[in-house]
Amino acid sequence: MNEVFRALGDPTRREILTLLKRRDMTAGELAERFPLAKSTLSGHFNVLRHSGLIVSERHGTTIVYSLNLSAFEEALSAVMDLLHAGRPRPERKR
Amino acid sequence: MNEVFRALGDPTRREILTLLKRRDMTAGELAERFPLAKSTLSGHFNVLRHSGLIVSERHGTTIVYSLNLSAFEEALSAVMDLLHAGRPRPERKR
DNA sequence: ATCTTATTTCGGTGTTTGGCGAACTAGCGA
DNA sequence: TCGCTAGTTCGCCAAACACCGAAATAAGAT
Repeated sequence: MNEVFRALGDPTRREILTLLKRRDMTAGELAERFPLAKSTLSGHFNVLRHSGLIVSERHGTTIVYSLNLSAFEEALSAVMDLLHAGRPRPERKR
Repeated sequence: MNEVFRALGDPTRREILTLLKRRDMTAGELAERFPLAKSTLSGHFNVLRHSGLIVSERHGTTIVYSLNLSAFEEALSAVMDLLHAGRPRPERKR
């Protein structure tokens, strides 16, 4: 969860996510949308992947990135926890 | 909104928020809960205040911090935007 | 095998961030 | 006024971060 928030902390990464919410995209397609070096974008992909917010799948020479919805669910309920004061969430043992 | 995400990116700041969701607290009370210098915490308060997530009110010599719920609503719907709006949109013809 | 395309990893740099202690400000009471 | 307490601001440092170009990897095509 810590990783998720850190990942969401960068504007470029959030924009990557909003692009991916429309459709899956390859690393190259995504990189085209930004005025940054491909290597820089690749770094962002790594952060997002480690946070669990996106997943990657190799197709031949290209790598397709897509959103991992369940990671978003977690982020969502984390913010909700912060919101709904005094109501400790059950679940999640240990 | 950008500021909000940046503010949420730091674990210490998120912990400050979870403390404040239980009750309003003074800067000193909050600082006691962390193994950090007061000046460091003061910096975190500033970030949170500028992001709009908390508000401060002076009471004599102490400063009371409290959550600003509406900023959370915004953060919440921002994550929701990332989650819902868009993905499998079969887009009805017209 | 070699070439080409797609992408990542590596080494480096400049900037931002979180941390500290010391110095400063604000308000209160003697 | 002076002194005390609560907080903040200031100057500094080290670690983390975003960014780049160059080199490395991966896989299909020739």
